[in-house]
Amino acid sequence: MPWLIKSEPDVFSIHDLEKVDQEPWSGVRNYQARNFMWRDMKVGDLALFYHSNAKPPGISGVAKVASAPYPDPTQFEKNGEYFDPKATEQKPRCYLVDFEHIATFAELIPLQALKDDEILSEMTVCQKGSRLSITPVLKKHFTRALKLAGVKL
DNA sequence: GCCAACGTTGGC
DNA sequence: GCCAACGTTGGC
Repeated sequence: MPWLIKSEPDVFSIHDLEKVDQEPWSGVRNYQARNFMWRDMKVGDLALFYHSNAKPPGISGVAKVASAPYPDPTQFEKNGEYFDPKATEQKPRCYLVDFEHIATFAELIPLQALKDDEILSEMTVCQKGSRLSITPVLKKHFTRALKLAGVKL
């Protein structure tokens, strides 16, 4: 199943992903998003990489799920931002997967272009008030986005 | 910087 | 288990 993952480019952009081998997708606090990583993501799944809180926001590239889910180490870091006192090594509360870089679009597809597109405007990320940082994407939307970006995988 | 939308927390 | 208060996200 294809996905859409959001990241603030000031924090971690598609270019940052390009520079690293694999990136653990840590720090996701929303339960629904965690469950997607824990239950539903499979190694090899592709994801649209979305830049949020950017000027302009939009899809900047493609990433791939590069690991099976494993406990998010940041939940055990006592003084870390994502420390969860209720999590134990035996019973972690948060799982994550690694992502690897697949493609960087020559030009970002701005959110406005997604909204203007008959097909892509159905995507969750286009809905008003959509805050979920990981969402499933229909195959037809994924394909359409690649086409708009002029990317062939 | 504003604010609408949404998720989470905690008192009851 | 309800719901008001609060915090966060994220587009504009």
